[in-house]
Amino acid sequence: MPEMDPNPIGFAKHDHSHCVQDAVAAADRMCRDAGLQLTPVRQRALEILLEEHRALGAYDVLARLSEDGFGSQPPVAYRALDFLTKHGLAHKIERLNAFIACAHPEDRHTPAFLICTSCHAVAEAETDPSHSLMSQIAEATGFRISRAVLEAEGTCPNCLEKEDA
Amino acid sequence: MPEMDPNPIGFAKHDHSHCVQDAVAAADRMCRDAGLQLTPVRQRALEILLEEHRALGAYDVLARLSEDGFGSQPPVAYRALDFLTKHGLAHKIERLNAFIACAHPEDRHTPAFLICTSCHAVAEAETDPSHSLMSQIAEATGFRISRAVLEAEGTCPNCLEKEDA
DNA sequence: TCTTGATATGTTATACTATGACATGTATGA
DNA sequence: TCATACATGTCATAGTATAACATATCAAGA
Repeated sequence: MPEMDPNPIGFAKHDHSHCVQDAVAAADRMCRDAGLQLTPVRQRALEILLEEHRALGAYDVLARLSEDGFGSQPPVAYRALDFLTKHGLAHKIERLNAFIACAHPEDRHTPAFLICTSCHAVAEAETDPSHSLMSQIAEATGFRISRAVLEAEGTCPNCLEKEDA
Repeated sequence: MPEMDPNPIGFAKHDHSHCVQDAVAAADRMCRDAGLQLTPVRQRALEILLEEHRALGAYDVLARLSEDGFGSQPPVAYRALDFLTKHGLAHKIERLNAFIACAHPEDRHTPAFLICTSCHAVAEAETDPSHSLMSQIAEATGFRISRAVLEAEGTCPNCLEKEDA
C-alpha cells in the first residue's frame, strides 16, 4: 500500500502569515545549495503562488509580475514558472492549466493533487514514488517513468460539510 | 495493493485490422442500450481515434472530420470528443491536451496512461477505482473524488530496447 | 584587458487549445 | 400543430503557450 501524507495542507485552515516568507527563505537556501539563481522575477513568482495558496494561471501570475515592474509578455511568466516547476518549487496542475507552489519542497516526491471543484482549493498530498500505483503499473509493463501526473477532481471536506447543511 | 491490467495495449504489436470495426460495433451497441445517439460525426471521430491508436489533438480530429465532409469549425470536433469522453468511449490525456480511444470501453474503470515521450505511443492501463492510490488519499483526507487523472510520462519498453542497442 | 560562452530578461509575433452565442434542421411527443 | 429536446453547423473570441530575436550580466580563460 502506498504511503501518503495523512495531513495534506490545502483544506485545513492554517496560519498563513509566516508561511510565505518561510517558504521563500527555504527556496533561497535550496537554490544557493544547488547553484541555482533565484532571481527577482523567479522569487516574486514564487511569492505570488505562495500568497494565493491555490492554483493560478500563467496569465494571472504574469499580471501581477507586470504590476510589480517586471516584463508584461507571456514568456516572462512562463519562464519563471518553468524554473520553479523544474526545480520542484512549484507544480503544474495539468487539469487546470495552472500552477501552484509546492507544499513539500524539501523532499523528492511524486505529488498527488486533490482539486475541489466547488471552492477551487487544491491540496497536495505526498506519495512515495517507489510504491505508487503508477510505479507498479510501470513495473508490470516494463515502462520507465520520468514524471507522473496524479490529480483528482471532487469535493473537499469543507464543501461536503456545507452541502450537508 | 491496487489491481491493474497486466497487459495494457498500446506498446504491444497487435493485429490492428479488425479492432477498429469491432470497437465501433461495440460502441454502437453500447449507445443503443443506453439510449445515446452515436451519430455520423461522433462515430467518425471515434473511428479516427481508433485508427491512430495514439493521442490526437482536437484540431487533428477536426481536420479529418472536415476532409470527410463534416463541419470545419472547432466546436464540431470538441462536441464529438465531449460526447465520446463523457460516455467512456474516449479519454482526454491532460498532459498532452489530446484524446485517445478507450481501450476498455466495456467496463467502468479509472484509466491510467503511460505516455512514451520517445515514440509518442500511449498505453491505457485499467485500475480498480476502489483500491487506487487516489481513493486511499481521498479516504484519509475526507475528499470525495469525482474524476481522477493518472498519467505517467517516460519511455516505453520498445524504445528502451532501442536505446540499449 | 578583452573576449567568449552561459545565463537571464525583455520584446514582438504567432501558434495552439477551447468555448460562447446564434441559426438551422430533425425527431418525439403533447 | 406546436413545443421541446437534441444535434450540427457557423462566426467570433477567449485562453494557453512558444518561437525567435535583442540586450544585459557575469564568470572563465586567452
